[in-house]
Amino acid sequence: MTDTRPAPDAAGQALDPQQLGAYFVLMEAVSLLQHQVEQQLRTEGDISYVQFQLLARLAHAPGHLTMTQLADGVVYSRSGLTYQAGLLEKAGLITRGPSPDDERATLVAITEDGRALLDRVLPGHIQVSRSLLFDPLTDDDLRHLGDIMTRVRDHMRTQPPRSAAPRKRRPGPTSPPPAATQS
Amino acid sequence: MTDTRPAPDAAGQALDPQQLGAYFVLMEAVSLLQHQVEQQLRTEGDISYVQFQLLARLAHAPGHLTMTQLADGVVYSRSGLTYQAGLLEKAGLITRGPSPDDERATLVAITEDGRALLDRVLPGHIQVSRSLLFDPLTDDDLRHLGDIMTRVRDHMRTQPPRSAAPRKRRPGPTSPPPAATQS
DNA sequence: TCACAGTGCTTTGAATTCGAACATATACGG
DNA sequence: CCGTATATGTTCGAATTCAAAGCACTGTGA
Repeated sequence: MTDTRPAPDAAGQALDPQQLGAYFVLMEAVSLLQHQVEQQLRTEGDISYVQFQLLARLAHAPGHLTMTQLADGVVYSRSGLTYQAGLLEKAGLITRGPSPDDERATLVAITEDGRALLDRVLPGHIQVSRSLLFDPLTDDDLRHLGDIMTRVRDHMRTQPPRSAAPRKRRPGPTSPPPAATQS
Repeated sequence: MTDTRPAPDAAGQALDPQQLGAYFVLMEAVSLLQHQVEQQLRTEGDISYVQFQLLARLAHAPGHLTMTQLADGVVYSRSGLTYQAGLLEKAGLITRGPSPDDERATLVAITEDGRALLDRVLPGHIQVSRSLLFDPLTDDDLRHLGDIMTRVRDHMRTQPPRSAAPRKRRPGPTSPPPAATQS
C-alpha cells in the first residue's frame, strides 16, 4: 500500500484515528437522522425541517424576531430565510411586518395556524426521533450526549460569525488586519 | 395517538424535554460544524463536503466501488451521486469504468490526484474539526460520543433502506407482493 | 429462446440553498 | 446638515439536491 502520508505542516500531529472516527460517525448518523426526520415532517405537515425549525423558534420567542435574528438562530443564510419566509407567509403560518423602530428591519411572528401546525407535527417528530435516536441509548447516554453537544454548540457560537455578517462584533484576539476595505 | 393533546404553549408535553433538548442541540451543533467545515474544504481544496466524503471513502476502500455502494456509504441519493461523480471525474479525481462482471454496474476508483487532494485538505480539515468539536471535549467525552453515535448509526442502518428507493416492493394496486424478501 | 421482474445507473424537472449585488435606512464624524 | 460607512432585508444567478421516469443489463421461469 502506498503510504502517502505527508507530514502535515508544522503544527501537524498524526491525526487521532479515534477523533476522526467519532467525527465521521457523528456526521453520518446525523445525516441519516435528518433524512428520516425530513421525510416525516413532509408526510405529516408538508413542511421541511428548516421550516419546522423556523416555526419552532418563533413559537418559543417572546414576541417578534427580526429576519437576522431568526436566520442566526437557525443557522441559515439571510437570503435563504427570505425565500422560506415567503413560503411560510404565503401559507399563512407566519406574518411579516415593519418594525416601528427600524424602518429597514422586518419583524416576523408566528400565527395561530403556525402554532397549530407545529402542535400537529411535533408528536410524530418526537416519535421518529425517539425510535431512531433515543431507542438505542440509555438515559445516561442521552444526558451525556446533551451535555457534550451543548458545550460544543456554545463553543462554536462564540467563535465564528454566522449567516453573512461580515463583522458584527468580533472581539477577535488574533485578527488585527481587517483587510482595509477603503477606497 | 389520539389522546396526545398537550397545551400548545410551552411546559406540558408528553414528550421528554430532556430528549428534545439533546436532539435539538445535536442538530444545531452539527449544522454549525458542517458549515465551518464546508467553508474550510472549499477554501483549501475547492471541494464540497460531499465530495470530500466520497474521496475519503474511495481512498479507504480496497479497490473499486459501485455507485450504489458509494451512495449508501455516504448517505446520498443515487442521482445526486451521478452528478457529483461527473464533477469529480471531470476534475480528474476519480475514474469511472465498466464492471467486468455486470455490464450495468459502474466501478469507481480514486486517482492519484484524488489522493493527493485528500492528503492536502485533510490536515486543515482535522484542524477545524479539532478547534470546533474536540477542543471543548475531554478524551472521555470523545470516546463516549463516538460510542454513542456508532450505536445510533448502526441502529439506523438496520432500520430503513437508504438511497436505494425500494423499487422491489411496489405497492401497486394490483398483484400484492408475496413477501419473501430475502437478500 | 422469450417474457418479465429485479437491479444499476443516468436523465430530467422542480425545489432549495448560498453568495454577491442591490436598495434602503441608520449611525457617525466632520 | 452632508458624506461615508455600516446594518437590514431582498433580488438575482449559479450550484446542488432529490424523487420520478427512463434506459440498459441480469437472472429466472415457462
